[in-house]
Amino acid sequence: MYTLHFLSALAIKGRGNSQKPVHLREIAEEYDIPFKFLEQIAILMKSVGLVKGTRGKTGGYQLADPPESIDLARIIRATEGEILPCADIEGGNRAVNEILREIFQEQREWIDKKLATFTLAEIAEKARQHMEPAPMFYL
Amino acid sequence: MYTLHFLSALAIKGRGNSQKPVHLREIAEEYDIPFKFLEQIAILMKSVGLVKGTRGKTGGYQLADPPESIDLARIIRATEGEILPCADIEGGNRAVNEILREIFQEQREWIDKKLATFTLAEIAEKARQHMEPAPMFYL
DNA sequence: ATAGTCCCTATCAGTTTGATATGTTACATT
DNA sequence: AATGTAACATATCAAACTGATAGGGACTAT
Repeated sequence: MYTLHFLSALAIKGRGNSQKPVHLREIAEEYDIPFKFLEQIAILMKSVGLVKGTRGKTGGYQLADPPESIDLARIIRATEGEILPCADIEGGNRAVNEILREIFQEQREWIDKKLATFTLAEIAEKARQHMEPAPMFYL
Repeated sequence: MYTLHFLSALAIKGRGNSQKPVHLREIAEEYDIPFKFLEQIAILMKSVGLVKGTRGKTGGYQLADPPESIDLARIIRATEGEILPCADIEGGNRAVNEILREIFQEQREWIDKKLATFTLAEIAEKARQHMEPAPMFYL
């Protein structure tokens, strides 16, 4: 799943008031992802409304919304659909089917809430701290 | 994923002090699962130690442990491996990789704990209530 | 006009998953 | 001991998904 890396890259690079779109080639190089592959991911992310693209020479991609408002649950839902396998089955025992559906639905909602507590902004923030190590002479 | 249905069937049928193995043919019929397919699932479940089989005329399958001790987390781990996709990527940005690994690890542990609160015994209990509707003249 | 970017579609190889088929091994009953 | 019945094992297949590659079209700042 390169999706998260792509979105993280946009969140990290698109900080502050810059607002300038980021080139895919730039990300592809820094993240060592095949360019043409990354393009697919970008298009997919655009189709689900998580990013927006600008064409032309000064074009590129940027997040469609502020990174604080994009959480893990939303991303994962957009890319993988549901998180737990749906335990629903054609045929199967009716009663068991219903019970499992109930249980899994409840679990999914729980997981969703938990995943929603993490946003792209936090990921970007942590990654920045990681990349720019604190000065040695902090004092 | 028929696995859960299979295990639920064993939990429902193997109640009380019976201890008798359940025939796969019986489950296949009641749950409308292709018999030979169900056999594969049973063998797989045996290989991960969740059920045990008895051969011969009076043979069949039964849970390897009491249903109260078999929880959803254990089952899902045995059948699907990890729940969330591992966000780790060959290449990719080092910092982002590490951050994502941390976050996903934490989330996985959380989900695991949540899933571990549900056992086969509870599923079986609920399914039984569902199958044997309460008498109309309860009063 | 042109270079550089996003955008679209098709294709391919590997993996997984639902599903089928053919057999071999062990046990209980007769 | 022979037989039937069940678990056990292995191979194979088709559809779906995923990582990956390729060829071209559309748009925009310069």
